[in-house]
This record gives sequence, structure tokens and C-alpha cells, in this order.
Amino acid sequence: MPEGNVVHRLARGLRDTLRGGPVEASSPQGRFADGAALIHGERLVRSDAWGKYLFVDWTGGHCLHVHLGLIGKFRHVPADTPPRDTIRLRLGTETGWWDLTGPTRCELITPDERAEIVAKLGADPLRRNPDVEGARARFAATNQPVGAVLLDQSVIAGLGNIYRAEILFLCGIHPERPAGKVDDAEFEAIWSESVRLLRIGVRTGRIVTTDPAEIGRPRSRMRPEDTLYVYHREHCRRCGTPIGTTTLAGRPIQFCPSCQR
DNA sequence: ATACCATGAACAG
DNA sequence: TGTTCCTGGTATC
Repeated sequence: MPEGNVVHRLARGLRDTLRGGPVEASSPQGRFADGAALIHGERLVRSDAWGKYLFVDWTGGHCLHVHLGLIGKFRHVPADTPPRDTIRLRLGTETGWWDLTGPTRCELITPDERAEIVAKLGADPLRRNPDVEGARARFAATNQPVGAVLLDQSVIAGLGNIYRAEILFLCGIHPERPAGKVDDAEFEAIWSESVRLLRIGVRTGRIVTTDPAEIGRPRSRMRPEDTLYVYHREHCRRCGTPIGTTTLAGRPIQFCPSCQR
């Protein structure tokens, strides 16, 4: 269940473990047998994440496009792990396997198709030159609730349901506020928190938004129930106020009625 | 054994 | 806005 941090971490993991040797590719489930056959024996050239989209380029010119969707996983497992029949794609070298299950998309695409996907994505806080001004302009131009805009991948790419709730909490902004009424300082805070939190998410491999000083232990040793302020909580982790829930962009979002205005 | 739910998004209407 | 797809851990019988 991935937000941008997971996909960027994945891109890095594939790069680090598959680089060099020819890859062994198969589709135990069968639904990607043709694609796996085309990748089989090739070498990884590039592994790249844009928001929640993963692109892996191979010698021979094939580009593998993977989107994990809500339930997809791409796990690094030991070389002796038996293949389950739900594995859409298995990639590996002697060091171990990468098993892909439950993706929304797993396909080989052309450079043009890749460019079309990337063109639709907004500023990715984890990439080099994100279009922050574009995101700012989109905020200013809409009266959609800010909580809905944060899920729109064409504005900011990589945030999901957990990050949107936590970022708005940290910025003290009520999710139903129209994005157009977010002022400049608040937009800057939303952006800088997106960058900060996603980076922590890539580094640690999980979403931790709470302040280690506030919790009293380092992120690496935080209990799961202490890692978030509002998402899926009964009470605000900071002030104890009962959490409110509303639905934005078709999905539930939690907020603290006391901390967020 | 079965039901339900989840960090997503494409598609229909 | 609602429906659909994909998997697997947990809850419930």
C-alpha cells in the first residue's frame, strides 16, 4: 500500500540489487508472461520513480511500467523463496528475487507512453527540479477543498491518503478549506512538509510524521501507534481531542478539530 | 471457510 | 459519484 516514498525506495532498491548482471524474469501468475520473456536476460539500465509511478529501463530498449495501486507490493525476498501463483512478475539475480503482486499496472511501454504519463504528473517533492510554482498556481486557481487537491497527482505527485491527512495536521489547516484560500506561507509549509516527510519515508521505509522529541524515542524505535498524529486515530496524538472525519475526493480523511482551522 | 478492509486510480455515466 | 480491479492480513463465523 504505497505512497510516493515506497515507490522511490523501490526504484532505488531495484537499482542497487539488479544492477550489472542479466536479470531472470518470469510471471508465475502468467498474466505478464509475454512481458517477462522480453525482459528476461536483459540488464537494468535505469530505475526511476515519478510520484507513485515506477519505470525500469532495460538494455534492448524495453521500459517496464509498474503502478502498485492500493494493494500492490513489490517485495525483495531470499533466492530460495518458492513462487506463489499470485506473483505477476518475478525479477532476480543470484542475490534474491523481487516479487510483484497485485499491481494496477504492469506493462511494457514506449518512450512516448512514458512521456505521456510523466506529463500528467505534478511536482514530485522527491525529485530534482519539481515544478513548485505550477503546484502553487493550481492551488490558487481552485476552490476545491485543499484535502482533495493534495490527492490530485497532477498537482503534487506522490502524496496519498496518509500523507495528506498528516501534512494538513502539521500545517494546522482544515482539510475542507478551499485551496484558493491557502495563503503563501501556508502553501510553503505544505510543500516543505511534503518534502521533509516523504524523505523520512524513503529513508525509514515507513510513514512517520510525529516528532521524535515529542514522542520521546527515535523514529526507528517508535511504536506503530505513535508514528502519526491523526490518520486512523481516535484522538489527536498531540492534544487528545477526538478526531473528526470527512470524505474528500471520495476517500475518508481524518483531522483534529482543535489543531486544524 | 468466509468477510472485510486498505497508503490507488481508471472508467462509466 | 459510484464501480471495478488487484492481494492478503485480520477478524468473524
